[in-house]
Amino acid sequence: MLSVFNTLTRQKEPFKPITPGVVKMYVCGPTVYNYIHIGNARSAIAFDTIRRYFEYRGYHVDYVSNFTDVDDKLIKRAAEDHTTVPAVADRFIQAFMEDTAAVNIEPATAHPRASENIPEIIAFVQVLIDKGYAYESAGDVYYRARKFKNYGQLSDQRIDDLEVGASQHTADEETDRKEDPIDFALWKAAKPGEISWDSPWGAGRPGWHIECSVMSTKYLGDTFDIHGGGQDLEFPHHENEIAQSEAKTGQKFANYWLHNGFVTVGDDNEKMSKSLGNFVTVHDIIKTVDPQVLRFFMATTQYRRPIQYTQGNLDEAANNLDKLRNAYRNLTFRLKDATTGTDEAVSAQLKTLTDNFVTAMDDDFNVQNGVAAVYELAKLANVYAAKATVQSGTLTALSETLVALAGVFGVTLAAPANDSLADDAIQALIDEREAARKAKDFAKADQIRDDLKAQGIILEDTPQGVRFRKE
RNA sequence: GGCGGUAUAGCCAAGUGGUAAGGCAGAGGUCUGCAAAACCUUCAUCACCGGUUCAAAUCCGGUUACCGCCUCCA
Repeated sequence: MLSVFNTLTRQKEPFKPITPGVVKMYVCGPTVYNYIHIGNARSAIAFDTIRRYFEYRGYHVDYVSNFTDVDDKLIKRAAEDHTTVPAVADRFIQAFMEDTAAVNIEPATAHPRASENIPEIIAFVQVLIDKGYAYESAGDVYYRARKFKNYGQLSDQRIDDLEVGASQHTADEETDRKEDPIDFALWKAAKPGEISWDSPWGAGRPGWHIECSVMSTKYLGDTFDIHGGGQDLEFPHHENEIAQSEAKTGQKFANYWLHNGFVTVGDDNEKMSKSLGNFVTVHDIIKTVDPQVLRFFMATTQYRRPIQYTQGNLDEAANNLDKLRNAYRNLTFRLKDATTGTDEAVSAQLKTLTDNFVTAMDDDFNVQNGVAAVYELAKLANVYAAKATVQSGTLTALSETLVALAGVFGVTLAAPANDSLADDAIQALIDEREAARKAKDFAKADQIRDDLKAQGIILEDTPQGVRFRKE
C-alpha cells in the first residue's frame, strides 16, 4: 500500500485516488522572469520522480503545472529589458522547457499559463464576490480571509497570530484598501502603462494565488488527488488556494498536500532564493555538471528532506551514478557470449530486491531505501556478470530491471553519445595494442592506452576481451 | 511572539523498543604485465542531561545547536 505524508494532517496516510488507477496532481510552477534556479529544479525533480514512481506502479498520472507569467517581477523585468511581459514570459518558458528536459523532467500533461486563463479567473473571482467571500476596493479585489472558517488549517496558523506577524512589517499601499490586513488580493488594478485586462472592476491583472485555484480545478476538477509545491508555499499561497477554491466549490480542494524541502547552497547552509541573490541557475550549472548527475543527486534525496548543494555531494552522486552505469555495461558486455536460459537463483534474488524497492518507495517515496535496493541490484549484476558462463535470460532480466528502477529516478544508464572518435578508429588502435601486448611490448601498449585516455576513451581488459568506454 | 523541520561514522544517510541498512571517501586484499571495472575485508553506540523499561538511536521530560515559514520565493 502506497502511503504519502499529507501536510494537511501532518501524518502519513494510505494513498487512495479518487479514480482507481489514476492520479490527478497539480504542482505549482515557476514565475517565469528568469532562468530557473536549483530550488525550482529540486521541486520539479522531486515531483517528476514521484510522478515516475506512480507510473512505475501502474497509475495513469494527470500532471498539471502552471507558469506564472503575469506579476510584478515580470513587469519589472520587461521594463529593464525594454520589452513586453509576454516576451519575457515566452523567453523563460522556453528556457524552462530546455532546462527541465536536460534533467529528464517529463513535460506536464498540461502547462497552463495565467495569462491564457483570464476569463476563467475573472469568472472565479466574480463567484467569490457573489458569495460574499470577496470585495472590490478601488479597482482591486480582495479575499475576506476571516470569513473562511478553516483559514490556517494547512499551516496550523491562527489568524490572530498572523496579525502579529503582519504588523511587524511595513504596511504597503494595499493595506489601506483592505478591510483586514490578512486579506489578500484576487485582482489588482493596473497602474498606468502596465499590462492589463478588462474586468468588471476595471483594467487589471490577477493576483498570484487565484491562478492556481482556477487552473488546477479547470484541468483536474473541483477535487483532485495531490497538490504539490515547495515548503515555502505552504503559507500563504496554498492556504489561500484552499480558501479560494473551497469557498467557491464547497468541495474539498486537494486530498493530499505534498511539500518538498529546500536547497541550501555551500557550507553556510543558507536557504537559496532569488531574493537573497545567492541562487544558482540550472542554465549555468549544466554547462559544467552532467545534467544526469544533477538529476540523480536530487532525485535520490527524499523530497521532504533539505538538500545541501555542494561540490562534495555532487561528486558522490556522480560516483554512484557511475556505479549503476558500470553495472549496466558489465551486463550488456556479456550478452555476446551468453548461453540461453535463466538462472533461477538469481531470478529469486532479483524478485526480492525489486520487492524491497517497492516497499521502500511505497513509504512516502523513501528514495534512500529505494536506491539502496538498486545498489544491491548493481552488486548482484556485477557478481553475475563476472561469472565464467552466463545466461542471456538473466542478463536481460537484470539489465531491464536496472534500467527500469534507475528510470524512476529519471536517469538513463546507456552510455551517452560522444563522437570525439569513431568506433572503428578506436578498434584499430585496440587491435594494434593487443598485438603489442602479445609481443610483450608494454611500453607501446600503454602508450596507446594513454593516448586514447587523453581523448576520453577508457580501455578495459576483461577476461572476455578488451572493451572501451567514453568518459 | 506563533507555527514547523532537523541533530546517527570524515561525508551523504536508513532505522520509532531488542544489542546500528546502504552509499561516498579511506585502509588492506583478490583479479591484471600494469591499469580500468568488479569483488572481498575493514571503518560509529546514535547532540547533551535526566527518566521509564529486563532492554532505547528508537518512549517521556528537560537542555543546546542549526534551518525554514509567518513578507515575493520551489
